[in-house]
Amino acid sequence: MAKNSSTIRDVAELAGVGVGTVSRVLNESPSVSAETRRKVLAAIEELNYRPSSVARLLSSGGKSLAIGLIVPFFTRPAFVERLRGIEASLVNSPYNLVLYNVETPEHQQELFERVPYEQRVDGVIVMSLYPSDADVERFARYNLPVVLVDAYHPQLPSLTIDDINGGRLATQYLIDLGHTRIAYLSDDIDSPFRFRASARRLQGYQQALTDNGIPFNPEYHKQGEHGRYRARHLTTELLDLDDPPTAIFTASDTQALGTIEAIRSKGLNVPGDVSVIGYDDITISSYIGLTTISQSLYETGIRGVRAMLKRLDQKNAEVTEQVIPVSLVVRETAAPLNAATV
Amino acid sequence: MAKNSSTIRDVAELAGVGVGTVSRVLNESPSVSAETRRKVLAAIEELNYRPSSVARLLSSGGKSLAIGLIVPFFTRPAFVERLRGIEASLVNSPYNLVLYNVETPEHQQELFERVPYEQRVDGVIVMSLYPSDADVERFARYNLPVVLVDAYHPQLPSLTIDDINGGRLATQYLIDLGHTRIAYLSDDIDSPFRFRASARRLQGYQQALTDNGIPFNPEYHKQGEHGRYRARHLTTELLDLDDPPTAIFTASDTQALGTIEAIRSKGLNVPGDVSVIGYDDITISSYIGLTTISQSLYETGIRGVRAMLKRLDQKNAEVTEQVIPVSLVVRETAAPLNAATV
DNA sequence: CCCCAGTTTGGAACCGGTTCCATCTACCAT
DNA sequence: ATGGTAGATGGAACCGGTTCCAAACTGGGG
Repeated sequence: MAKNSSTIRDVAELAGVGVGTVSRVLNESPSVSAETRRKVLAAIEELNYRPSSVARLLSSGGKSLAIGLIVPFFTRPAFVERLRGIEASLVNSPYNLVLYNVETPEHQQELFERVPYEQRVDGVIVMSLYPSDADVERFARYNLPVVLVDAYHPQLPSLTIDDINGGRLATQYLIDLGHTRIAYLSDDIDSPFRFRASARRLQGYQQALTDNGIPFNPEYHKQGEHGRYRARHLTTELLDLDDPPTAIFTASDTQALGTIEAIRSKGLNVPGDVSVIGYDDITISSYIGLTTISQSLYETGIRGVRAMLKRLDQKNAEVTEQVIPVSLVVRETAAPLNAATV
Repeated sequence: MAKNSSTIRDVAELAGVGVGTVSRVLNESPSVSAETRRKVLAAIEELNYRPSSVARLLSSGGKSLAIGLIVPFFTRPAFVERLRGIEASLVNSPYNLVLYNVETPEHQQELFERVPYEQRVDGVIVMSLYPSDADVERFARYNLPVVLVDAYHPQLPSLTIDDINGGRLATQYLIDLGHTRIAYLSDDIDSPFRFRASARRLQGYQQALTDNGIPFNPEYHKQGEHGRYRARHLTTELLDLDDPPTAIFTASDTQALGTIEAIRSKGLNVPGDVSVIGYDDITISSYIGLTTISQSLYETGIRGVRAMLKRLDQKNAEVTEQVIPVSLVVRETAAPLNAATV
C-alpha cells in the first residue's frame, strides 16, 4: 500500500535539514538560503509532500482558509445570483466556501451558535438574516469576523439594499403611468426569520402612495409564503376584489411570475389590463420582459467578499455600512393605465 | 476579555480527573463510572467547554463532518436544482457542505489533487465531471470516499443519467409529430471538462433518426458554449440554412430559451413554425410551457447524498452504478409539423 | 488473608504542523 | 586579533484532542 502521506519530518530528514527550516520554506519566510530552499523543495517534490491543513490549523490557531456563508433558501434565484458573485471572487482568493443553508429559524439559531465555535471557517458572511445582539456578542467573543449582506447590525460591517427606495421607485413608476389602484404582494412581513426586505419595500410603497395623495388600502397588500404558486393564489384574491387593482408590485421577480400567470389565467392581459412590476432582476427576468427593480445581486456578492477579505486582513477596520443602490429596469410588463378597463 | 475557550485539560483539572477520562466522557466510552461522568459533565457545563473539532480531527484522523461537492458552474439552473436536493438531505445529517465550484479545467484538476489531500472533508460528491484513472487512484490512496453524480467511472459508485435515452425520447417525439428536419443544439461535444451529457444526448438523437430512416445531417448539429445568448446565435444560423429545420432539440432548457428567442425575433412562431424541445425540466420551464425531458434533478441530489452516506458508513460497500431514468414532459413548444411552412 | 480478573483511571506519547529561542556562521569594523 | 551583528538553522515546546499502557481499585473465590 502506498502510504497515506508524508510529514514535514520526512521532508526534513530527506533534505537533511530541521523541521523548522521546512516550515519556513513552506511559509515563504525570507530567512532561508537559496541553496537550502532548493534542497527542501526537491525533497517536497520527491515525496509528493503536501502540508496537512488540519495540523496547520491546530498549531498557530492558523487560518482554515475557508469562509462560511449562512444563507436562507439559497436556491432562490436572487440568492443564487449573489452566491455566484461570492463564489466568483472567492475563487481568486485562497479561501474555500462552506455553505450553511437555513430553512428554519431554529436552524438559523443553531448555526449562529455552532459556527463561531467550531473554528472551521475564518469568517462568515451572513446573508439576509439579522443576528441578535447576543449573536453578535458571541461572534465577538469567539473572535469570528462577520460581514452582513442584505442585513444590518450596528456593530458589524454590512451591505444593505436600499429597499425603501426600491419600493418607492416601483410604486412611483406605476403612479406616473396613471395607476392609483396599486397592490403590493410580498412575503410575510413578520417572517420568523426576521427578513426585513418585504417590510422595507412596503414602507417605500406606502411612502410613494402618501407622496401622491393616494390612500393606502390594506386590501391591496397581500402577504404570504414566498414562491410562485402562493403568489398566483394571492393574485387571484386581488383580482377577485370588488375594486381590483390595475397594477401589482411584487416583492420579488419569482412572485411576479406567479402574478402574471394568475392574471393570464383570468383571461386578462399583461400589461394591457394589469401592469406588473417585480423586484430583483434575476436572470430570467430579461427573458420574459419583466419590468423590475434591479439590486445588482451579483455585484453585491462580490462586494460582500471584498468586505470580508478586508476584515480578515485588518480585524480592527472600521465598521461600515454600505448601501447598495437600486434602479428601475423598464421592460414590457408595466404600461400606462388603460382607461377602458377601469 | 472573555477567554477564547477552555481546553480539555481545564475540564480535567476542574473535575479533578485525568484528561483521558474527560475524553472518554466526550466519546461516551462505557468504562467511566456514573459518579465520575457526572463530575466531568458538571465541569464541562461550568466552563462552557466545547471540544475543538480541529484538534479532534488531527489526532485520530477523525471525522471532519463535512462533505465536499465539486461541481462545474453551480449556478446553472440544473446544477442548482441538484444542489438543492443535496443540501436538503445533508441538513438532516451531521454533515456540512463545502462547495467547490469549477470554472476551468485547470481548476478542476487542482481540486482533484488538493481536496483529497487536505482532509477537510470526509467525502466528496463529484458532479458532472469525469475523473481520470489517475484521479481515482489518488482518491483511493488518500482513502477519500467519492460518489459521482451525472458522471461515471468503473471503480466509483455513480449515478448516471439515461441521456442516450433522453436524446432518443426527445427526437422520437418530434419524429412522431411528423418532423424530419430536426436540429440538435448542444454544448461543445469536446468540452475540455469532459462533460459527456451533450455527447450522449447526441447519440440518442442519432439513434432515433437512424431508427426512423432519417439521415443525420451534420449541418443540423450546432454546438457552442453553454448559455442562452450563444444558443440564440446558433439558432439563427440554423434558421438561415437553405433548408432550415422545423424542429430543434436543445441540450438544456436554458439553451431552449435562447432558441425560442431567436425564432421569435425572426418573426416565426413556436411551435407553429418551429417546434422546440429542451432538456432538464428546470423550475422555469413549467412557467414558459416548455416541452422538455425531465431528469429528476432534485431527486438525483438526494440519491447522491444517500450513496455518499452509505459509503461513509461502510467503506467497502459494493460499487454500484445507478441509472436515473428520464421522461418526456409534454407542454406547448412542440407541435405537429405544419405542412404549410415546409 | 491472598490472588486474580475486571473495571476504572491517570497521564505520556502522539497527530503534523508553527513558533521561538539558542546556536552557529560569516563577515565587517575597530 | 576581537567583538559585534545579521542571517541561517536546528529542534524543543506547543496547539487540543485521542489512544493506549500501566497502575489503582474492586470484589469474589480459594
